[in-house]
Amino acid sequence: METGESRTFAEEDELDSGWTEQLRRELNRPQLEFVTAKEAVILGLAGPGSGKTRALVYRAAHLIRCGVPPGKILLLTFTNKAAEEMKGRLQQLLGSWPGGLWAGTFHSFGAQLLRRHASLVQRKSNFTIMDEDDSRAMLRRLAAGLPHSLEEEERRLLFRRGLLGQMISRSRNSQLSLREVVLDDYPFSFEHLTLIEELASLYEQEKEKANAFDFDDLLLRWLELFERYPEVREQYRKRFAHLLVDEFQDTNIVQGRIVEQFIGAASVCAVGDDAQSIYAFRFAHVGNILSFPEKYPQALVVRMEQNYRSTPEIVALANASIVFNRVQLPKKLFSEKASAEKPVVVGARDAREEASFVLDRLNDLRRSGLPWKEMAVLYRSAFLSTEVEFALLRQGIPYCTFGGVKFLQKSQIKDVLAYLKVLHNPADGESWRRLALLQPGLGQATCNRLWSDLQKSGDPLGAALSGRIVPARGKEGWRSLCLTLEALQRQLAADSSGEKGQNVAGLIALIMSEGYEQILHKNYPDQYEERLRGIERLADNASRHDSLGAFLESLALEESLFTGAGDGGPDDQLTLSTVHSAKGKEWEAVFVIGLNEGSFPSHRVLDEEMPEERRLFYVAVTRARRHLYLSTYWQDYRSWGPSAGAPSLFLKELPRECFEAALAGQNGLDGNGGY
DNA sequence: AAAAATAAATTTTTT
DNA sequence: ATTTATTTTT
Repeated sequence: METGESRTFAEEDELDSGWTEQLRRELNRPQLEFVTAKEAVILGLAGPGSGKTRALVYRAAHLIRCGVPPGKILLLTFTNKAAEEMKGRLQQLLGSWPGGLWAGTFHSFGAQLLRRHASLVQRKSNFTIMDEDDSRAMLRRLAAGLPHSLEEEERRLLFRRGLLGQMISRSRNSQLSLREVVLDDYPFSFEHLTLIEELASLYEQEKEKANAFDFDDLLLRWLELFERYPEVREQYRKRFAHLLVDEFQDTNIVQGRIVEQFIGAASVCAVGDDAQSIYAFRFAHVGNILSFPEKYPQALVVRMEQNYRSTPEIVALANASIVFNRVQLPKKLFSEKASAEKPVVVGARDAREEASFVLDRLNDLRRSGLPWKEMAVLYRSAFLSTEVEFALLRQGIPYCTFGGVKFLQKSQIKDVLAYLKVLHNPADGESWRRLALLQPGLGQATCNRLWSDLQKSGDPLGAALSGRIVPARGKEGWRSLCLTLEALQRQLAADSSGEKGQNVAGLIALIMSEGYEQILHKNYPDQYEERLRGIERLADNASRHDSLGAFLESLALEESLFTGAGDGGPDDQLTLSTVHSAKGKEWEAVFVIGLNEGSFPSHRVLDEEMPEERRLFYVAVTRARRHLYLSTYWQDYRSWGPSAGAPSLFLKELPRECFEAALAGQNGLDGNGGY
């Protein structure tokens, strides 16, 4: 590696030879090639722990060190977690945050872009971002309003668990017609295709009326904007000289096409690993990464196969598992780290015993000097963490959780947000309805009529506050809601004219004092305190934003909710996380719990989805640097009847020499721990 | 039309 | 067990 190439680097960077030195010291050969490559299209293919994110971060830093203005760099990720991670690392590497650089998720960038060009996509720039619940509610309402209703049975089948929303989303994200999607994936609903299509188009209209976009729109309309308005596209192609994309294997077709839009002008550079593709349920399209080299023959493909993270024992276990996936780019992941203990497979009687085993080992590790923040407990589904969480609470061990937090879906949070949303985007009918329903004496029918009156007036907020529109019944409740909104509007206007920016936390306080506190008391007499705490957390989060719009957007895209480390709590915390949310992270010690048939792999996984489930297991085990514990239990008391559990397929598949077996119970436990 | 009572379903994973 | 949908009562 110290041949001709290094001279080239030195020449390029004579201004900053210290940096060149650092690169050569801290990166291996393929990483260095990737970081300094001049090609217009670059693909980094890399296994877990091989430093692909690191390479991407170094590349961004390198560009800046070479004089590229940070404002010309666009760094896109799939999840917020990944974006946070990247930002943190980049800042650390450069010593300070490079002002002007954009790093965030596809969705958040899409939202910004669409706000800027809102009029081109039939919205106003204050559009609301609807989450899945919002769009499901909208669809349900539209379906109910349709004249030719279906038989009860059929309706239930069609709308159960947001099936309709899924169909629409799948069709839009995979760029297939509804007809194709229903035929392929929902054949039982094919006879209702016309109805489905009608609802889908009503849904589009309704979103426009409500001045709202759903998650899919943030990507789709972005692509549409570029395709329909070449001058807009050119503007961004010029503005961003470098596009960097992380976790490319998780992008869907629309995201892939968005990336494509930049090729030819900006230098496009993506990293990913097909073996870590775990977002098929979000329509991730592995083809994006697999066909990349064919599609762009000019692309430089860099492979990074050395694993720097884990011990050879952990890498061996991961490799032994992933080979069961037939269709797979051949990988030769290897580790040159010193040998260490083998991963441990633990059998416990039930979730409780599993938790107590995990806690024992956590405490052991801690006593041996490992800080909490170097340990993590991972699981397939959020609910699997409960026993461990209880145990941590009992012992007073600091921890933070990632993934599966349905904080925003708590009803009191949605209520408070509805006030804010109406204030920010008065066209938001769903929020109006929600607020009205909260009032005593107002039911569904009245609320629907109220909203349609408000909408007709053209100025919903004005009409409500002026007292021109009054329901037949529930006058009291309506009046009190209007008073609250009026107070809020006055406060907001005062804030906006001042210089300190908008005090969003103050608005939330006002919502409470002006009415919601009473409602909360009435609706949840027993849980009042607990629910209040949730709102306090929301207010605390709000105080970090200086405008209502910014706050609502960050919430819709779930940024900044992860206050985990950072301020507030102690900085030495244990991590509890879903495997999905753990991607891209690593810890010295990792516990993967709940490895039972039915939990992981999840019981709702079909046979053809098993490879993805196995990739998920692969992601989980490769998070560990040194200590890896895999645990299972055989008695499962899921609330409705206990069920016998078997160890996960992924444990049974493992060759015996890959791991040590252990039992959790203190006194040896009876029977079937052996496998 | 709203509130209360009863029955039914719910647990992937993320934006 | 808890939340959500549906039915019955007011």
